[in-house]
Amino acid sequence: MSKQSRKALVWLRNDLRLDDNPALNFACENYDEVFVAYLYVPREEGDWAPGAASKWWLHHSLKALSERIAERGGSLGVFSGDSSEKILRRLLRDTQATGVFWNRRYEFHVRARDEQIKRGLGAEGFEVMSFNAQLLWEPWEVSTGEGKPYQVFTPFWKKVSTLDAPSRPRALSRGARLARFEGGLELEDLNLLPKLSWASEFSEESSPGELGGARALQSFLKNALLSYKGGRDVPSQRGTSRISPHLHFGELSIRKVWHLVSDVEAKTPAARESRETYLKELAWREFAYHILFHFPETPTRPLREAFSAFPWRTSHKELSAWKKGLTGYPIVDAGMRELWRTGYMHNRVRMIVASFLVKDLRISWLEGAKWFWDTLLDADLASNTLGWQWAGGCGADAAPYFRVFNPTLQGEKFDADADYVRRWVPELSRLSTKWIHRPWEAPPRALADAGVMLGKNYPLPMVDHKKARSEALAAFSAMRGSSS
DNA sequence: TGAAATGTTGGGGCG
DNA sequence: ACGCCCCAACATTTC
Repeated sequence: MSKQSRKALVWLRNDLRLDDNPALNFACENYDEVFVAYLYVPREEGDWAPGAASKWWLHHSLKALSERIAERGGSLGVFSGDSSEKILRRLLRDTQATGVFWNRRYEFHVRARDEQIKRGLGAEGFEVMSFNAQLLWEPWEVSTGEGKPYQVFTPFWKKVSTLDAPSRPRALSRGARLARFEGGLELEDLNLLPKLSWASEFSEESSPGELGGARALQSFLKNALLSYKGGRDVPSQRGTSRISPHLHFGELSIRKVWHLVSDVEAKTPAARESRETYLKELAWREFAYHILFHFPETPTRPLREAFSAFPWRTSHKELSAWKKGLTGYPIVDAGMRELWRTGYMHNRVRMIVASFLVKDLRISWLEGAKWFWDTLLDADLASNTLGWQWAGGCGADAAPYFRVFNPTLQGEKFDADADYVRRWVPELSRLSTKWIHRPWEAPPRALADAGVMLGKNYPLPMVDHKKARSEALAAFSAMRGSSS
């Protein structure tokens, strides 16, 4: 009697890769035929359905993945609807699969959904298993001596440093063949690409997909890792890894990144320090997931309860000027325009523009988080939430509220030759380096020679930083007064 | 992963 | 030679 072919379904989500994909490895090792599906169900993501930039990336990532799967003789099944569970049930019926496997996600709504599906299908006799493809350490595996989650990065870092190193990545076995899916959608049917030409320049800086991720990582390891500590702060240079979207969509395995970085030979103390600093940044990402998992309401609510009473201002006009890069502070405007044009912003500049929104304009960090969510190709709920609550002073291990960035000084310090501002704010490009970060103080002659007409072709500062800073500090102490 | 305000120190100009 | 003042440079405190 011939044994019946055992069929499995692998449900891909933010793990759009074939390499070091635990769910896929498991299915291929234990089943004869493996179907691979992607389900696009934005309404199950709570308030955080993919933003416009994320959708652009997702489209291209799925396309790249389809090609990878085709090389293995299969096809990626793409489906859409209003319930992942309904779609999965249909696929299990159509394919006759008896096992379904996926890699875990950590957002609150998604976890609730996944657990329900796991219970339901498990009770009906399907083999259902989830795996870790996204993190070095599961959020529930890291806790303080008292068994509580961490809220401060440094002790979190110390703790994970004592844990076992993350396991080595495992490639998909050479011979693994994937099955052909019938009846899926065309990628175009998901309507992920923007109607306007907004995203036309994205592909100049970004190449979604597993191979694009591997290239970005290799280039970073070769060119920038060992000078990361200083290089990461200069926005005009390629001193950062720029792998964040690849990590978000799981095109790159975090375990692989960790081990490749750790294995780079660093000959000088400075090089070793750079390597360590980068590993620490990877641990910040873990910390963000740790916080998101243990404090699932933080995407919309401050972790530090007192901040619920903070007197945020509401101004559509000012928020809009910030989004457009028309604040009158060159480094802020450069960052916001880089974001709009490329779907990316250098991390140093992210901190500067965030501080400006939250402290100088006193507009809620949540408005900033929403804008980044819609416009960043690497938008990630854990990192975005941690970053914005850090900037707002209301989150885990946040900057104290009185730590206010001075956009002029930040520009002069980290964009000293103004290459970054000249690139993204071309109307200031002919202004001398001496004045370019503070055009409102430039002598009229210098402005005229550079063709800058403040208030006409480049705005005057929308707020006076010195005044805005002291008002922010006053609002902060008012909040503390009212809550204590 | 700040910046401003305030305090301290020490060298040099000068009477 | 000495004390005084100025102020840059650095350190510390405060927001």
